[in-house]
Amino acid sequence: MASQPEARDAPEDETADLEQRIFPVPIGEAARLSGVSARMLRHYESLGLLGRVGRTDGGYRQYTAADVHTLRFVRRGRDLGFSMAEISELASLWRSQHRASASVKQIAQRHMAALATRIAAMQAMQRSLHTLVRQCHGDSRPDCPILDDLAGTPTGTRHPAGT
Amino acid sequence: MASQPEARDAPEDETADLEQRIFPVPIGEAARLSGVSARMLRHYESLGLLGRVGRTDGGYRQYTAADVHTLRFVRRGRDLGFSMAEISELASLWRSQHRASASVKQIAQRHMAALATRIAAMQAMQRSLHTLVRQCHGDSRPDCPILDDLAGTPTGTRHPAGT
DNA sequence: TTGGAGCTTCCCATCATGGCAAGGTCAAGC
DNA sequence: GCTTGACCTTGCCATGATGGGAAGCTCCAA
Repeated sequence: MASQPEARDAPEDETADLEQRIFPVPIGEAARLSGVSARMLRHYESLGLLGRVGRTDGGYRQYTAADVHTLRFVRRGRDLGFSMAEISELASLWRSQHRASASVKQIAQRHMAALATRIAAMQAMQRSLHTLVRQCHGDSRPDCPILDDLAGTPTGTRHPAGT
Repeated sequence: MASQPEARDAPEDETADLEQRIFPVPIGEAARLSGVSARMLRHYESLGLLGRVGRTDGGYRQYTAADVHTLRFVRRGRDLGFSMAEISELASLWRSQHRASASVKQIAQRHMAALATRIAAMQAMQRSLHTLVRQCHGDSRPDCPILDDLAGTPTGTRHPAGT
């Protein structure tokens, strides 16, 4: 939460004058404008998300306004938890004139179902942990229902002392 | 859900006669008894979770009843979502005579807090997606509020036709 | 003795992301 | 034109828990 190494937080709020800017921009600027780290820009390129990116004579990448727009699309997709594969599909539909919104909706619903499954699994863990934590004294004594559970020792089995 | 490649589902319910079995057992049997795949048994060994595991003259690993007990502990910890690092800590406390249940409880509570954070993040995604999906017609037309959101196009901005 | 099930080690892949290193480029100031 | 420092390049490695596959060795029952 302290430093801001590459470009993690919110994109600079300069959406309005995107078109007026001096495009194309080098990778660092594209990172700042899109909210995606420069490292990830290169990675996305290797995934084929942006087509071929322009280069200067010296080999520096050059991003157009359209590239930055696509990158913001990717960023928003990641924020919603879509996988890169899903984002590729969505970006492809976005660019297609002949898309059906049903295709988009289906991808989103599939993702929502996966999210629901994962959330349910984590909530089940939460419930189990809650029960165990509630039963644990949390003092200096060694007896602990949490360890008993992990060890497969039925909690009721233990006795206060001795056998 | 169809096949059962290594040893994924429930451990064989032979807890009662663990002690009577012909220990030590080779890795496949240990996997079956613990519900941890053989591949993971080797991995856990490389993490130092089991100390040194016995070997036959031919180099085969040999697991004792105590090893299997520890492996079940690890398996249960994973089911509760603990990281391997946390499980190492918990196993260490489990083995310690001088442990304080407060230490165990603290680890569990830390994990619960992390779970809660992750669940909340996923639920936020779920809410956003729900709103978008609800607004999407999901028919053969290209107009789609989901894509509009991803593209950063304010939804109210679009018009039914033309400019 | 032989066959096949089971074991060994080693390397690679996942998924999205970051770290580090060695070296090249750009632009501003002098 | 040259220096300087910020920025860029590629490449390899790491994360965390797990699986896949290959090449080869061991074990045991028939």
